[in-house]
Amino acid sequence: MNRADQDACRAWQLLMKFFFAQRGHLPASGAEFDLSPIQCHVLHLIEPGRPLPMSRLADTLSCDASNVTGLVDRLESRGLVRRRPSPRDRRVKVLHLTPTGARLRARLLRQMAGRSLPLSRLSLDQQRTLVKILEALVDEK
Amino acid sequence: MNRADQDACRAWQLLMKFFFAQRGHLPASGAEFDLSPIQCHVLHLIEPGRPLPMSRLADTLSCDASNVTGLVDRLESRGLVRRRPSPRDRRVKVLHLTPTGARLRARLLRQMAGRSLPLSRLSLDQQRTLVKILEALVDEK
DNA sequence: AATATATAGTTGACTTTATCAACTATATGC
DNA sequence: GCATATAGTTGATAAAGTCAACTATATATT
Repeated sequence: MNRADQDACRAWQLLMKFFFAQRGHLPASGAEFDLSPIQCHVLHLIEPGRPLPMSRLADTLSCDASNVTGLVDRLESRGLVRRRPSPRDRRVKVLHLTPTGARLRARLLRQMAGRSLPLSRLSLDQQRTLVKILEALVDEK
Repeated sequence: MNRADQDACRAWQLLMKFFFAQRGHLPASGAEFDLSPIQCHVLHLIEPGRPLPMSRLADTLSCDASNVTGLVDRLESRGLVRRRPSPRDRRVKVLHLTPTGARLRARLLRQMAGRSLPLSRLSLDQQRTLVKILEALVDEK
């Protein structure tokens, strides 16, 4: 294994660790919101006023479409999210937050950004560098 | 929400995105090894010659001990891992890799390093910075 | 236009992941 | 010795995840 591979390996291992460590912090907020880590993430991905097709969600989560059906079922039954048929393509259903969902999402974000988050260990500089690197990685625009 | 919170939020969102994107690459290898993402991670955490108490595993994964029982059951039934009573404390069971498990782990690491292509988008400098920042995040060392 | 093919989402059967409460066995503190 | 804490298992249960089969729309080809 060459040097670059080692870095890649290491980064992956650290990400996994981060993910699970982060998960450990969620229950503290989760007790309040009663959301699983994945539900948090889904809520996070649906930005207010920016409806998200279910297929895109499956894509982002790298999971089967039928799994998304279940995830959305549970969120919808709690009144956080709603499905709407797309006017452009009637096969597509887009997800949008209900007012309750948007409120919960906002509270959730505040919590996550708050001191329960290990991210606060980083300096502002580091946080910005991290964001830049991750943006390059995820190839967002 | 202030500026620092926004950065933290953004970083978190990107980390989660990256994590799931990365996870999407696993099944490709998983098809070969038939390991779930979590099983991969557990195998990753048990370093050869460095037996791991089950309680520490539960700790690292931030999950209930009974969950670890199941995870280890499945890995053990496939001959990748074995439980051994600790000589110091007879309540404790330490996990160690079987030769098969060690071999699989090595192949897995090679695969993951090869497949985590997005990392190759980064310069070597950026890769190292990322590793450093992630280390600070998970508070290793 | 008619037919073929591809895509979005759901359903049903099934496995894995995860939690909680209750239990066994061992350690540790007084 | 007795109380209390800790490590791990078991059983019940729910959520997360996959796959194959299905419905309904879209799009592409002839």
